Amino acid sequence: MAGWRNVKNNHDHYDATIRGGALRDTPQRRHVYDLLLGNRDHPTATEVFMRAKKAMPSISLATVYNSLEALVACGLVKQVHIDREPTRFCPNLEEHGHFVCEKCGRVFDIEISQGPATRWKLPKGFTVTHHEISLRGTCADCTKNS
Amino acid sequence: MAGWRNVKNNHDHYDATIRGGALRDTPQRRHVYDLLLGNRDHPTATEVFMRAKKAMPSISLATVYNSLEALVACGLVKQVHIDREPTRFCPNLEEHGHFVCEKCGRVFDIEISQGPATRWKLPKGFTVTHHEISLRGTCADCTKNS
DNA sequence: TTCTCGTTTTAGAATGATTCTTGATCTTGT
DNA sequence: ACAAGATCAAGAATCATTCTAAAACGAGAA
Repeated sequence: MAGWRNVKNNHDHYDATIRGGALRDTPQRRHVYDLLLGNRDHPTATEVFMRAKKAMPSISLATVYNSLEALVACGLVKQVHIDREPTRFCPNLEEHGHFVCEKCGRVFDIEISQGPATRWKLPKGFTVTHHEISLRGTCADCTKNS
Repeated sequence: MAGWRNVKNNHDHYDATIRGGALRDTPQRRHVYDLLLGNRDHPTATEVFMRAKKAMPSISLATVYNSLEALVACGLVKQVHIDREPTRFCPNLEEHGHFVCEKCGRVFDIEISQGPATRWKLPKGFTVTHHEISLRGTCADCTKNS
């Protein structure tokens, strides 16, 4: 996948960042982070929980929420919001948008072609700190099979 | 505000559209629609409910939800999603994005400068049916007063 | 007009994601 | 090892939204 540092570097980044945020490196957090890196399909907290239990049966949903919150707080993971659906989590730190296929429900990362400055006509005096772009439609696979 | 047909025309549009969707023109629906047209500050369902009760004290929250759903279904009103905050409602049918001021909480309509085709680098075979763009930052007033 | 039937309204219960609370359990620094 | 603080787990609480069931309503037929 384009724009991705490799897994080893992601783990180094984890070590540095988790401590920079004054957070402990706990097994639960690392497990949650590894799951996100290992399957970059934008899971919800509940989906992360179900996957996490396979290798760590005692983990609780609350801990998954706490771990995800910690990872988001120190910038290792981003939240993805699509309408008011459950929040999804994405370890891709490059600037990008998201595309949801209305047929299969999969979420894809989408490259954004230009910088924020030229993209919108903001009134004078407005400053942007974050943006979120979400598209809906039909993915290539579902277009082909319909 | 730029890009707005006048209120009279919006009401004509209401008459035509509500029937085109095989929906009845009920006092509750018209009242909800009038509120949205009269104060275009992107209220949530609960905010619409509080305003609606002033002129129609017997209206229920469920009816406000139903009315908003009907207006959205026939295309008179659009939903606005900002993160996972409560859904907001917007009668501006022009293509536009939204800007939330993190200081004062107000939501502003934002012009989008280019057509969808050139804006994103979609993989081949992907087709977009809807998009939603939301920005966060500081508005002009709050930048000035800080 | 009156009847009829499908639509709408209403109040309250139910749902579901997320957050909060509380006590138990680890970690780190001394 | 000990104290202080962070984290974990289980369940309760919150809040937007949807669902349910029954009463009220409206447009068209008789």
